[in-house]
Amino acid sequence: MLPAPFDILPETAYRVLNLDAGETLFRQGDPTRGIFYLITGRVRLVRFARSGETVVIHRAGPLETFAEASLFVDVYHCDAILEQAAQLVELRREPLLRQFHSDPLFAMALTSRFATQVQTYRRRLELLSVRSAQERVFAALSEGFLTGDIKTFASEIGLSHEATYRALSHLVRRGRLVKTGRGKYRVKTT
Amino acid sequence: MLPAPFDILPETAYRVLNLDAGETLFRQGDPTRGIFYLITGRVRLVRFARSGETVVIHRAGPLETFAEASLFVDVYHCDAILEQAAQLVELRREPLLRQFHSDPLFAMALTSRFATQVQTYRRRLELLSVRSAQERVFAALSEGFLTGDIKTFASEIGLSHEATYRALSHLVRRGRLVKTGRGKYRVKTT
DNA sequence: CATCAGATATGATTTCGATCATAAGGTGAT
DNA sequence: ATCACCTTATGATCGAAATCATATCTGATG
Repeated sequence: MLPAPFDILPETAYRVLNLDAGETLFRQGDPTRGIFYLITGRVRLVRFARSGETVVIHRAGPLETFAEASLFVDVYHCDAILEQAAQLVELRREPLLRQFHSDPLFAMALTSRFATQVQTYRRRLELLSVRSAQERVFAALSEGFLTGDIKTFASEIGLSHEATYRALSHLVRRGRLVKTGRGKYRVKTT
Repeated sequence: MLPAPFDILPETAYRVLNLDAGETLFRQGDPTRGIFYLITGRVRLVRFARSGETVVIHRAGPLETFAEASLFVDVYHCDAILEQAAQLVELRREPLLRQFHSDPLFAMALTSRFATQVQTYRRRLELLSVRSAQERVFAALSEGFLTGDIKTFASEIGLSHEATYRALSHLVRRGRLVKTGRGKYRVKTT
């Protein structure tokens, strides 16, 4: 149910929450309670700039963790608002830090998880620097970004789904991809 | 010289390298020697997809670390090629892991560094999902992305510098920003 | 089995940012 | 002081992706 390395935590280290759309999970300035793992739903992390404007820092989706950095500071630095109703797991700060100090393997695994995420985000940013829709779609496919459906894929690589469908067709027509089924594509191995 | 928490490492834990443009720092499959901190220059991380095509995973610039995830695996998963001549620091794997296990504060600080990076990358990705140049520039400015010159700022937020200059003018004209000097702008605090 | 919602797919139109071009302002080197 | 170079800045044009529209296909549900 929980992704590694959180799956080894004792039951007392977390609790499951069910929240409705519009509810607030935490606010800027609240003492940090822990980090969160989203099972279903969507959470928006928002910061209020001194100009009075709000800036969306991140939108967390299913199977993602968020507010990781809060482990190492004592108050949250943004608001977390439920964009959709969600089921989520609150991984409590104290037990997490205790585990981190007492269990070197857990510490390693947690650090490794963060390092891997950094890598993934860098890949995505690099991907977004590719201007041409066709090249971007091709690169994303080569890197295995297409796991679920095309619309999710499209939004992950910063294209409209229409542009993505078109790029896919073009790439198939030009022989760089093979279509293996409805919404299934693979890079052609020459 | 080195960013925290690497600044507390003994001198034996690292060494400075000077490489020319075009040289290879490491290759996919090489046993991992450590992670790297770039003082000057630029390094391109490239993966070779099974299609034969090369995909740029990341382009590291001055004052950045890269290959962090290699700490936790035994071979590099991409090639590192010098795009420009560079001066860099190789932070050796063994001493780093030893420090991680023997010094809980170091372990925490390293994990914290990664978590903060995750946060930063998420912010940037969220920023790039803003379609309108004006809104993106405004949001980026609100979040303090404009530290150096406008061209750097423009490339960080994925816009041409022309589009960025135009967006800045528009925002000033519309009264959302104030120009505080040549290439200096601030969000208007109403 | 019928119905319905959502994903897949493609066509038509519009819009906005990239690109090309040009110029003024600033800075460092000699 | 002059020159060369880069940043800042803005105008003109073009093209590619967003958007709007429509249709088919698929799976879920009662």
